[in-house]
Amino acid sequence: MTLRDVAREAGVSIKTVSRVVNGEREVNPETAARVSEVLSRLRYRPNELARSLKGRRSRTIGLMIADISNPFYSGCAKAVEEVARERGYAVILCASAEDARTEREYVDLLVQRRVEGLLLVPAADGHEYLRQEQTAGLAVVALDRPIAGLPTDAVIVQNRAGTRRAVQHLIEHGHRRIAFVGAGKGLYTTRKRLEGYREALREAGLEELVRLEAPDASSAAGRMRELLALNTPPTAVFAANNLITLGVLQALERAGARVPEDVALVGFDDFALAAVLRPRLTLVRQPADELGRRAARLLIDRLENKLPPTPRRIVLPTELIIRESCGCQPNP
Amino acid sequence: MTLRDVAREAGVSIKTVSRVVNGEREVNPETAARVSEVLSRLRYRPNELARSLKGRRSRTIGLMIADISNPFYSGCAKAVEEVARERGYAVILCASAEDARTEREYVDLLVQRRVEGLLLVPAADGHEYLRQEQTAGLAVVALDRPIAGLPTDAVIVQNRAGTRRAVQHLIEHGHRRIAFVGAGKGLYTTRKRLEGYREALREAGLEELVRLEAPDASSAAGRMRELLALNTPPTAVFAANNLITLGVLQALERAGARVPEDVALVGFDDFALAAVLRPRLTLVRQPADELGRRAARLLIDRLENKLPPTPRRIVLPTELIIRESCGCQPNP
DNA sequence: TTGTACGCGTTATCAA
DNA sequence: TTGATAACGCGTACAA
Repeated sequence: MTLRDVAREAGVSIKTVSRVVNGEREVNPETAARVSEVLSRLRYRPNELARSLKGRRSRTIGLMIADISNPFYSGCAKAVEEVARERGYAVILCASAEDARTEREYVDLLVQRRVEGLLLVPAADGHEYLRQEQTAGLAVVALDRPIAGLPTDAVIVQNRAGTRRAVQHLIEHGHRRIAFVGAGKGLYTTRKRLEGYREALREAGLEELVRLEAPDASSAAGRMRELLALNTPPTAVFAANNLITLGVLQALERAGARVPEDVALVGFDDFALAAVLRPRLTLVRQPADELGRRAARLLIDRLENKLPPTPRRIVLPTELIIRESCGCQPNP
Repeated sequence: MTLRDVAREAGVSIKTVSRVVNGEREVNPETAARVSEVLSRLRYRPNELARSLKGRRSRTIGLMIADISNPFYSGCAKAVEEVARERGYAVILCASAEDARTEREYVDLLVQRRVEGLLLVPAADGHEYLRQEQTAGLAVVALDRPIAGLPTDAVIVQNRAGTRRAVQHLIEHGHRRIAFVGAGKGLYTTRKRLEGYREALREAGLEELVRLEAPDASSAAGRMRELLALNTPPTAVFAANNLITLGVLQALERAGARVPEDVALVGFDDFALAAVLRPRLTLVRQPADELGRRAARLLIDRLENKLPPTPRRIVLPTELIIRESCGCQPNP
């Protein structure tokens, strides 16, 4: 069903049908009625591909995350999808698995499909190629992490301050030997959280104890085992993301260490079951949904020229959710 | 950068460039080399919109689920995305929130964008409209639930048998009063799981105790509270999905009921933290990733005419993962 | 108020 | 082996 089919059936020109479809004024009510009737009878639906080809607006955006099965990203994705739907945009889902090459291939695919914008959780590094896409007209909004060396809009959270507060809390509990388990220096979020950790330790005159290279739960468990095997193992641990929190937890349990009595634990990124686990986990909450929502709005506003041209950086607050794994009393 | 630009720069015709881009044989190696050089120098990338408009192949599919933040769906989505990427398809992410109208609007959006196929977790009912889309050429594969009244490919799991086995396990533990908490009769999966529950009870000559209307964790908690308030409350509960499992668990805890001593619990749909919770949860595992993978492959094979025309139904096995919440001994 | 003609970027046809 | 030209379905400029 094309405009032509409808036009023939209704005995008018293509353009007249087009006018009716797009609700333009200048059309005789009677003609409009007749055309409308045919339109719905033939179940005409505009070909958005053709529209985009003509008008340079695909009303489609790309969402690039590392792994949709990670609840943090799926929380973002959910919010992105909602905003996009409300505003009439389609979202193409891309998962980079933190791999720069996959990411780049996906960007290619998106550009070829002429998406108008990209919501990107950038994989480790090498985003120079994005600059070209940007100058070629692709709107880019960084999500969760800014893009190194590339000025774009970005929506991130208070990584440093949030972590610092959390580690201070452990110090307030009297811990003097506090470890940090993080994903890897390549990640912006890890670096920032590490900064916060260091600040808190320095303020208290404590020595740092850092283990990186924990990209997933099982390697995090490995790092934790290493820490426990030390001559003077830590009495508290800060886990730099949700996967690491789980890995650390499992390692502690396997080792028979009680939380928080033997080793206290605080982590970054709250998740649904954190309040159901025993002990309840004390975590730094970052608002995944708000992150996704703000980023999507920012991107679409950008696409619709509702924003001044200078890149905007939005930093959302984090909050320390105090439960029990830090050593605080169980809340009745 | 269009074919025309490249053609001009290389001093050949558009069609010749097109041939080179598409790797067609009949082109002089020298010309091809020259064109290739210009192609990469100008960073030409084909406009897939134009291609699709011409060739009727958008290499794009839609994925409609209820809620991407539910780990079951995000597990499916992850696998779908992987398969699609491998095979060169883009995935448009749609979340229906189990709402028939939202679903329908989304299908409209997808059709207008000329997606070739749809991977659908159908919301409650009213899918007659899909028949038209289907005859108009849209390939549809049902995911997790078949589509009532519409013959399509479908990839589902053993809901009935899996539940029956799980309930039998509770019976083997000596329970005589076993409740079922489910989402709603409108859902195929709820109905099938309810069937399995009933079969197991009937075989054992037990009376059923069913609570539905638990679309989310907090309403499931409500249903569980009702059950606990009964004169003779159940000694065991079957929770029909992951959200319900959590709701039930929370209600039990709030009520101070120990699991499994006071009330045993088995649920449908395993999740990452089930083995970390105390007690460890005994659950019917359904392979979300395999579900997504098989469905995506089925759809794409269908699109590429690699399948006989009759709709195919794939039923994946479920597995009872026995941990502790059923009353079995902790595994060291 | 309505219609004609062109162009978006591509592939397909057919002639050179 | 190459190229001119016509589609694909739509919107836009301009006429009628």
